[in-house]
Amino acid sequence: MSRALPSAADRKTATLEDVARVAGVSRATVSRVINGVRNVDPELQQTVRDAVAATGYVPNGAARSLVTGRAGAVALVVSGTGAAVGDEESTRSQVFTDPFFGRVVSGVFSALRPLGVHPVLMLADDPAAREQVLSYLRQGNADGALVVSTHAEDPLPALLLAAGLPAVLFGRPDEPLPLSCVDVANRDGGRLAADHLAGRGSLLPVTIAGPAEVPAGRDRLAGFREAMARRGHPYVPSAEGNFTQAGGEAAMTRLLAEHPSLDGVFAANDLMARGALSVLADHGRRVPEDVAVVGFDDSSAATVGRPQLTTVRQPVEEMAAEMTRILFAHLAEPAARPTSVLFEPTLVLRASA
Amino acid sequence: MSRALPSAADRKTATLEDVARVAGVSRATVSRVINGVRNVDPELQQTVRDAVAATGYVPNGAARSLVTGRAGAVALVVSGTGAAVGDEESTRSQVFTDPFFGRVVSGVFSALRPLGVHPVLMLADDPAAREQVLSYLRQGNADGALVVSTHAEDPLPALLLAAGLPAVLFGRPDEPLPLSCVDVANRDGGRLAADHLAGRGSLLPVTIAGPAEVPAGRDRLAGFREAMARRGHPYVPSAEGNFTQAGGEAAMTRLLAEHPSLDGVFAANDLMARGALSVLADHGRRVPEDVAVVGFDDSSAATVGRPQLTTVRQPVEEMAAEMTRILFAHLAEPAARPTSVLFEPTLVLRASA
DNA sequence: GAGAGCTGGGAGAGCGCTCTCTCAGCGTGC
DNA sequence: GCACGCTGAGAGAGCGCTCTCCCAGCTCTC
Repeated sequence: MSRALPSAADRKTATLEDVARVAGVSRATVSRVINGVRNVDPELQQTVRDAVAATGYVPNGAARSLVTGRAGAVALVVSGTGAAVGDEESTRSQVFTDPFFGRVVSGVFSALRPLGVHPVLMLADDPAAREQVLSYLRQGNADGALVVSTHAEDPLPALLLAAGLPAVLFGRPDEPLPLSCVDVANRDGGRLAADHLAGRGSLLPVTIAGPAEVPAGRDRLAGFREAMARRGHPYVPSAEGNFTQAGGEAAMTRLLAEHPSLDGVFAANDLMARGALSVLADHGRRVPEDVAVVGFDDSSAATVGRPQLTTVRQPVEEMAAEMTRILFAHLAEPAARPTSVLFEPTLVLRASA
Repeated sequence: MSRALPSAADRKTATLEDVARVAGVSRATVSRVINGVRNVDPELQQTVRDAVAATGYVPNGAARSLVTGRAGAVALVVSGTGAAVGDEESTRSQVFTDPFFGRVVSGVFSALRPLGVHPVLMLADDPAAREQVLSYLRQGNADGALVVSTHAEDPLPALLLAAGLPAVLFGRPDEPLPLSCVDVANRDGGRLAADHLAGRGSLLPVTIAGPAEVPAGRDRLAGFREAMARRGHPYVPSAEGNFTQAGGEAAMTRLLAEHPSLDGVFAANDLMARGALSVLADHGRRVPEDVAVVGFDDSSAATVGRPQLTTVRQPVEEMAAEMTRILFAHLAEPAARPTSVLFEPTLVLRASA
């Protein structure tokens, strides 16, 4: 009964073979039961299940992947980081700390959970890392990629496409690519902000734009300007930020210096809006009495601190979930054409405007 | 030359066999070259490398894992979520949005990157999810687990231990477990905050504590009280928060009602400190003139908004990196005893105190 | 100059699983 | 009554890789 040392059979994890032996059937039958293939006698099924329980059998993922050619994992790639933001470490830290990213992860998770699939986090912030991502996918370690590009001119989407690897993008790429993607109607978002600010009677609205290379930033700016023009503001001063709080502060400082009488600010994301708020406070401007501020995203940055931000909400979680669904649809039907889904932004009214 | 349809050889990815054929050597030799095993003639090595390039060969991860028994991946598990925080979805969102978590991911990444390993993100917020995590590891999909418990009484660490699965915890568990972990000296952190507040001459310091079940929260509170007692404040009023901004606001409101003359606040994390700041502003209290506020973590919440928080910094990135290193040390030497590493917190002075 | 020791490389046995192929057994329909 | 289908189950061929053997051809040493 009791031995000094557990035998090999005891210590090694059970295999299909072991279960088959215990159940008195063939490997194939055990496999059928486990994978829920019909045509197995119910009684036998129970025998097999008992044997599985008795042996503590757990199928080996690698062996299964080897034959099915499916990894049961997807890569969640944060791509194109590392513009001019100083040292590597802090850049990386920033990406994951960005509340926007947290919402993406959250949305991906909720779509992945029912499928029993888990996301593998990857960073593609330099050529080497990019190559790593490609290898990873080519090696079959993940079945496809969910790509969140933080910068345009990101070569990854094109590389994935060229390699024939299944991928879906969050945010449409700089130039049209036959790849599936989800995005928010950034232009409409800009309009929403403009209409609100103008509606409040802003006489000198300004904007803190995203980096010029990022399509999302460009579109928000374009939409904002367009709507403002229609509202009688043919020219709207703007300063560019890099989507970080510090960037927002710098931009706000510049705008304030050049246009001391500004009374409305639209920032292309909440983090920059927060930065703007800080600078405005430092200059003794009351928000929203003296200056109204509208952000974009409705990330946690909108509600952390006072005043809470009026902001253009993008449904990031739903977008991320949709992105995941599209990827799996692609996996199931590789020949299908790329899909693009555009979400509508909404204005969330809070204290700042 | 050109055919209507690519042949099987064209479309299927190359295997070791193909490379071997092209190079005119055996599979074994190609494998040796690829895995950098010595004893291969340099000239032959080049031939093989050329063949690899010519065929576009990429080793198949599953096949490799199957024979090596290594997955080349680790699970990054966020465990024990979902206390009383309402619906699932928002809970999940909160976890990933927490800037603290972003720092953990960042630290894990920097330690994993040189190893060419990627983290698989998992959530273990209910029994089913927990079971999924265990299966995942038992199936060999990941070689070990990095566990960030957000709540004590989290059963996952014990389950991992019982299953003999390699794991390292961030934050020591509620009751001692023979598992490796990294943690910050929370008690010392509490002291740091107390000394600073007392040093500034606070007459009625109060504290917003973490949930009683979380060891980290308990220790921060204990350290704070201890040091305050030594400084002549035998009793420090406290209110409990749940580490969220909303929790901090509620706690601050209560404290303010009960102790209107309070002039110093130590919050067990930055998010709660931010909440406190909001409430203080709503009550017309100036920070730091009327009330000094000290946070804990030095997360991005500390610097988003005004005033910037004076806070007790824990080196989360380094801790996460160390956690990762410990896991791999364990993988290399499974028989070794569990290691625990304790990090020292530091006080970061900013505007709020 | 023969046995010992090394080095470079091939053969081939698996790793644990899925899935096709095959076949036995048992109705059915004309 | 016989060809035909249909269901349930086993045999066995891989999936692509690593790694242990094993062997050929050297160089040494006594």
